[in-house]
Amino acid sequence: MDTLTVEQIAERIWLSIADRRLRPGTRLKEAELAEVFGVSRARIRQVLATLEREGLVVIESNKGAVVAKPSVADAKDIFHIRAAVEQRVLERLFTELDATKLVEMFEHVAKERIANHNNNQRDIIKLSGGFHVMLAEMAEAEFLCGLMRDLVSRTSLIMAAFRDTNLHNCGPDEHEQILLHLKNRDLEAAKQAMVHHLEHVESALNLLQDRAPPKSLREALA
Amino acid sequence: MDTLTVEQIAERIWLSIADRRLRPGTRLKEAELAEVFGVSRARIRQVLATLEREGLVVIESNKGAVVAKPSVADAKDIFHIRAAVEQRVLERLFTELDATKLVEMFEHVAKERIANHNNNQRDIIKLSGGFHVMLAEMAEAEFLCGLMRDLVSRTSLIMAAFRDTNLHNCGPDEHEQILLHLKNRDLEAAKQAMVHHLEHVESALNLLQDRAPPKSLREALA
DNA sequence: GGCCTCAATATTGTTGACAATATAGTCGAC
DNA sequence: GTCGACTATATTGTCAACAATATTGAGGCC
Repeated sequence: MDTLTVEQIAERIWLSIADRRLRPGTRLKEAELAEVFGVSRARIRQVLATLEREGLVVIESNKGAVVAKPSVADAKDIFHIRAAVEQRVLERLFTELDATKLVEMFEHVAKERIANHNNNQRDIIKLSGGFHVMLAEMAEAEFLCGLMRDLVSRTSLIMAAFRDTNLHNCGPDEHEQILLHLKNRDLEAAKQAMVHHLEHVESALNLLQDRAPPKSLREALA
Repeated sequence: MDTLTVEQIAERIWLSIADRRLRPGTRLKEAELAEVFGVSRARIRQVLATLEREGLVVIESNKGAVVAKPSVADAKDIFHIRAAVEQRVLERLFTELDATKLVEMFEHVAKERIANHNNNQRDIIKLSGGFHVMLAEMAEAEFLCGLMRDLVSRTSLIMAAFRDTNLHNCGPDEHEQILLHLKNRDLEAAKQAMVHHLEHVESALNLLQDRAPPKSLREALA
């Protein structure tokens, strides 16, 4: 077996955070991770830096990395900004779209459907996030693409932290709906469907009270 | 002298890119930078990774880092998203504002004014970007804060790439105008002033033709 | 002369050992 | 017994040597 790349390890950790096997606050020791993944500490260091920029972990100097605990305020900000980015992506995509891309996109949704049917949580997470990244990639907008990756990662963390049910109930139907509007060349309808989709995801969260960011024991026990 | 930190070196390089001493496409060799700043290559590597995430450099595997060449499309996307983020920041700031913060903010603008008067390009760049980051910090919204840092960096690069004049003519007046609206507790006016400010900055750019991303010599000489 | 191969060089990527720092536990004074 | 200082341990941070890869230039063949 070849050694794992930074991206592969980052994805594995991302998925573990997203499906709640790594809870917010969990300490991520470099040596431990290095052993688990069979790579050197230097590479783990790169991985942790990557995860930090994606907002999945917080690194404190001389202290190490822990899984981030997003605040409710952050969660709301992220959804707010994400709505703006997704709409911008759709606008760009609208001018870059062709038949080949459309086919590929519908195929992606088909995969989502299969994963949903098999109830494979990891695939569901990977594919439903991947849908949005794919839109950005096909829009051929480099900046939006990178931003979307970050936002999707952060959204995964938020869902892990604030979702009550384990079910990832936002199925592929809403994704397909967006594609159908694009196929019909109706940009406004696509944007509206996207906004609705994001609102649906957000509404599945329990963002009423701020149970997330104790940050310190003092706050947690106040 | 103590050795420079990653942040300090990253800022130095950022400023050099922003005031066009480092042009887009310039190769950044690790050994060279290590010698210039008197630090080990390992630290330079961290710096380059930081700059990459901020969109200032592009790193290709086994090839090294070069100063990024933003495309016109990216530039427009960045301004578009930035407008959304800045407005969100103002909304959050509006609820967190107090007299102390207001004083500090006006003091910042005063520093901008001095830098402008002295025509100190580096200070002008640092302070006028810093104004927007400061707003995000005072809004106490962690996610928006990180995002704003990235957007400010990317905007600096865009201005270096697309601005025709050397003059950083968007003076502190527009910043002050935003603060005055905040002081008057008029959120909508503040947001409008911010949008106007960003449009002003963008309008100083030459985004008509895509002269930016040759990407390869072949394209540049076509 | 044009083109391919191959060696020489320059540059990035990786590793393991070592230093610096923080954490946890222990001992002693009071 | 409680508090504080101190030691031992665990963990992160740094570095310099080495390996892998890409670039450049020279030589030879057609």
